[in-house]
Amino acid sequence: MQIITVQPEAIFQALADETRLRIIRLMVTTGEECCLCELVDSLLEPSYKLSRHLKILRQAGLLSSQKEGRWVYHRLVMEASYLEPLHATVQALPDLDEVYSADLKRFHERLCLREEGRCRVGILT
Amino acid sequence: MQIITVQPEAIFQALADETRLRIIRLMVTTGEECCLCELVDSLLEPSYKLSRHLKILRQAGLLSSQKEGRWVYHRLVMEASYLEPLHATVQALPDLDEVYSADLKRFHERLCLREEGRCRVGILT
DNA sequence: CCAATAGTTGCACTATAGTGCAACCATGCA
DNA sequence: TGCATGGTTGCACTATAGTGCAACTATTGG
Repeated sequence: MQIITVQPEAIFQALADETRLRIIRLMVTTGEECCLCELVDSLLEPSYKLSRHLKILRQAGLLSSQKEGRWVYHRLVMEASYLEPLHATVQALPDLDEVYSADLKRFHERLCLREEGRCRVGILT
Repeated sequence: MQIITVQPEAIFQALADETRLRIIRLMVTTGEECCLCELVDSLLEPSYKLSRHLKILRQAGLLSSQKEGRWVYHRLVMEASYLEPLHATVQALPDLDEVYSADLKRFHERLCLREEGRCRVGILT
């Protein structure tokens, strides 16, 4: 839970990167929580890279993370008045290079592999 | 007028700076257009610094600028679907250090010096 | 207990962003 | 026409952000 208050600039700084925007966009669009390996297979980026970007998003108060055995589930934080319009902004962004739609397609495919709503397969690619 | 399409990251990058956020916040809150010298007196920052930040905001498609004699007036761009929720986000941000309210107070005082809605006095401080 | 695997992080490197100074352009008024 | 003034920009400098590699922790299944 995010009790700490974040500098407003840090919120926008967190979204000022293509990879992080892809992560947030996926979660805003689907409303799903997900683990790192699911993001690796959806964005086709190395885990160490995404892990670091997830940390930045967490520190900006945009995501919260919860460990479940070997997996860490990340989900959107909703408990701040500016987050609702911020999510709406992200959803209204144009998908210039069709990057987001491709991410979303792979993400949906990846979610099909869950067992009882939980990731059980690890990184595939 | 902004015809060019901006990379989504660039929009957030533009707001990922305290000075630029102060500028945008002032304009979102008041809905006013303003010239550089009015911003200098409101934010108490040197003109060369604000001039450069205004350029970044313009390039990100957040502001448009129009020259009027010696003065250049800057105003918010509204012609993109994501700008409305983005402005709402900026307005919903907390004013942690009372920086924005102080800016706003000085800005209102500065606007009182206009003649027929136009700046005529230049930099005062 | 050991091996495999989900995830994190230190280090080195490179690229980019923000700043101040000073010089500059451009406009209007005396 | 010359000067004051609103505004912009080139340069040098510093700080910070993003990346890949490799080493690391932690958990689970055999």
